[in-house]
Amino acid sequence: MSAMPISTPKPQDVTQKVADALALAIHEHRLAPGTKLGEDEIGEIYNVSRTVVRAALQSLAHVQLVEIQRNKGAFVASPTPREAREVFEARALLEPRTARSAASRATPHDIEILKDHIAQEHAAMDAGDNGRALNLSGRFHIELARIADQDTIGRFIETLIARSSLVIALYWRRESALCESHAHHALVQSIADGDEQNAEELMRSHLVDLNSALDLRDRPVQAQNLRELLQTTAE
Amino acid sequence: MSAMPISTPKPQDVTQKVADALALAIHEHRLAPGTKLGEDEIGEIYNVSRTVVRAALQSLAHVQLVEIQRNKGAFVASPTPREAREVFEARALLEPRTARSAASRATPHDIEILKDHIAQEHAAMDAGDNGRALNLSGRFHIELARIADQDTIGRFIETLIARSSLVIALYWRRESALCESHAHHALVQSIADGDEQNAEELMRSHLVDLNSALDLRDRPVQAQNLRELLQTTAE
DNA sequence: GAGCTGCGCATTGTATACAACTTTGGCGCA
DNA sequence: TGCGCCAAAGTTGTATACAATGCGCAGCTC
Repeated sequence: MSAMPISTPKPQDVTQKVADALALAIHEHRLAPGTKLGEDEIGEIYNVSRTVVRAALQSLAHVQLVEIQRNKGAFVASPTPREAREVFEARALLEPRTARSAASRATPHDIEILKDHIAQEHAAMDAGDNGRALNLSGRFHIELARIADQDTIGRFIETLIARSSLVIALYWRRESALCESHAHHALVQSIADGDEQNAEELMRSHLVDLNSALDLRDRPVQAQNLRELLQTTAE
Repeated sequence: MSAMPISTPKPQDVTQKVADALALAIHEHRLAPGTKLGEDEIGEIYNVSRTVVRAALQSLAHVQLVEIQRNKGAFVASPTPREAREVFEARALLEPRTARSAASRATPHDIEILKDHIAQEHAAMDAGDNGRALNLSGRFHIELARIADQDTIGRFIETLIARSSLVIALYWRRESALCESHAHHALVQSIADGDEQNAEELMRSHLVDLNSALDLRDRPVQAQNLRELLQTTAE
């Protein structure tokens, strides 16, 4: 609580910081699915040893943000259409309940936080920073789970949001705009009103909208992955 | 592709094997909640280095089977009553849907596997090996998720089953018997019949039964944890 | 005698060194 | 010329060494 003038060199978990940095880069679509994540490379970037990098990568692998192939290395995960569908099915199962619970528990302070999130989303979109906008949009859902005060389900939702970011990177159809902030605004309104039924229903339809903005028939082909595709002969 | 007569010394992931061994010990209640899991100690037991042990422990920490406190070490997780309630809430949300899906997709071979599981459960119970019976009972639910062919939700369920084992270790009331194999048998019957509605409903009531066999008002006190309780003054 | 301070041990966090595997380039042979 | 094998480089898997933090006990002060 007192002054902390300079230099808290490594106050907290370094591994977590590396994992967070990588996760953020993935969420903001700075790292495309399929990208190789070499241990030495990352270690040099963050000035940490491979030990730390490996721990961070394993942590990300557990939430399926990266895929680790033994003796091959870590790659940014590349969800298949099947996985993409499963992710949104799971969200459809969990999040409406969470929205309902949030509506019944949200404090005025929580409402402020949510509104602030939306404002930031708008700002990012206006600035043309789609990556940041997408990340904030996801964090909105995570914030909802926090308000719902369901830690266990909240963690599941966190991983689903993270994977959703990858799904969107791969399968988003350009025709549909990222105009979801309106849906978020309506959600906040119903939550502020304590209208549980409406919140649940809005979340359900919001997820349906998101899902219908995906084109899961397309192949998960990114420019960068061409080479990977060519070696998909074996298994 | 040719013969592989003997000795594939370390064919697969060593870390995973250590993690599995520890998880099994926890599931079978051989390791009580709160038990300290020293890195050197485990490393000696399995003849691996601390590097491997640390990776295994972090893996288990991610599914909340163990809790890692920085600079303190790893301990078998000790779910609070709140966490226990959340775990079963989440299961109630996910598993009925899974049971329904399993009923619609199960092949005759799947039915065989499920019946075999139940037989093993019976055998373990008859042998008085409650730990093994409990573990098998959990794996029954995981097998259901596999049959339902929902990998994403299946992974969530796996972690919930794992934590359920800890919850049961802490909060199971002795009065109620472990007579769930009957419920499992009825479930398999409805799944074999392809009766989705019935399967979903049976799973729902099965989870309610399980939940009502817990006494969440009790403190998470185990003999071994006495010392830990005494140092719970701070926080 | 009670409480506090400082040192020493034990354990964890991080870095580095070594071993095993995968890949790739080139050379030889058909 | 094309196929296949071998070797060397690079990357990951594992073990060990060093640094830092926490814990406990002894001894001192009051």
